[in-house]
Amino acid sequence: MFTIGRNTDYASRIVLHLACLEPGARVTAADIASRRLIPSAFIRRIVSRLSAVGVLATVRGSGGGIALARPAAQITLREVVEAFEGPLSLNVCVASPAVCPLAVTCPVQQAWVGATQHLAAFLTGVTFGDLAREIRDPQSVP
Amino acid sequence: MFTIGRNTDYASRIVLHLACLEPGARVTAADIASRRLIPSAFIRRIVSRLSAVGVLATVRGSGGGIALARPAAQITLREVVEAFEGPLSLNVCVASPAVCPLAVTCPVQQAWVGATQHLAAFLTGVTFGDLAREIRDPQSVP
DNA sequence: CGTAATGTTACCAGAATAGTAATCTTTCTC
DNA sequence: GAGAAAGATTACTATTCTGGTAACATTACG
Repeated sequence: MFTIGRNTDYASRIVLHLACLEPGARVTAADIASRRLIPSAFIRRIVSRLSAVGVLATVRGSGGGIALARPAAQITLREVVEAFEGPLSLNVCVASPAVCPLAVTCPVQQAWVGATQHLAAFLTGVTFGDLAREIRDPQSVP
Repeated sequence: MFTIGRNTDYASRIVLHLACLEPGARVTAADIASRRLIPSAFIRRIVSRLSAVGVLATVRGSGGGIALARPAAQITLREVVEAFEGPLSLNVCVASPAVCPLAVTCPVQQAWVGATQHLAAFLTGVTFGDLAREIRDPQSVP
């Protein structure tokens, strides 16, 4: 079973949480941590990374907090995943074909490239605008 | 970057190698190991697992070796992957929703289920018959 | 029986993962 | 300006996973 890491999972919860609030709403990381069951000492790094990548906008200091850097509809699940997992690549030979001496003419490598592209396309098609809408209006996605 | 493990990669090389031979051909694991650059002390476990799963048929003893248990066209890449990675599940909450207390109504979980299904469908559509044909006749797949 | 082959198990070193903790920096409020 | 609130950064740890090695057991042919 090869899966995304906990970081990525937590990150998507954070973005989803913000996507469900009023546009531009700002809350503290600690608040999200408690509501979304994320270890509070952990969320720091996650938020920091998401802001470095341009998904979140943070404000330091008293009264500060975090908000989406863009409308939720413009944030894709793929972006969040790649912020923590790196560029999508289902096999090492996809990201760096040089590591496999057989790769040049290897049809399995081609298959992995195709699978990676399919997955990437799917994740690009999922925005947090969509996901937030599902919560507000569950029957919209049968 | 979340990728398949080396086991899975090696396994696909083994199956591909056999798929390129005459149907029913039997060769030794050590032979494949040397030709396909797989650590020879490693290939035992891989072959063993592939035969337990019904992809390979092995014959012990002197003069023995390994062969495909079925025609290559009936062996999918998904089968080989799942033999080593377990059931496809891009997030833990896909395989076991119980681990996430939020999962019941979590739209991100739904997204992961969808992504997993897409990937599974793609990998099911890739057979080693196809892959072997690409080697013999490279221009068949532009 | 000896040899050639797979099957199985145990083991190990290094890396990754999940999580904790401490400290630094910024900025608001009083 | 002091203090507190908040994010930023870094270091650390314990556990698990991974890739790989090695040894031994089992099977079967001749």
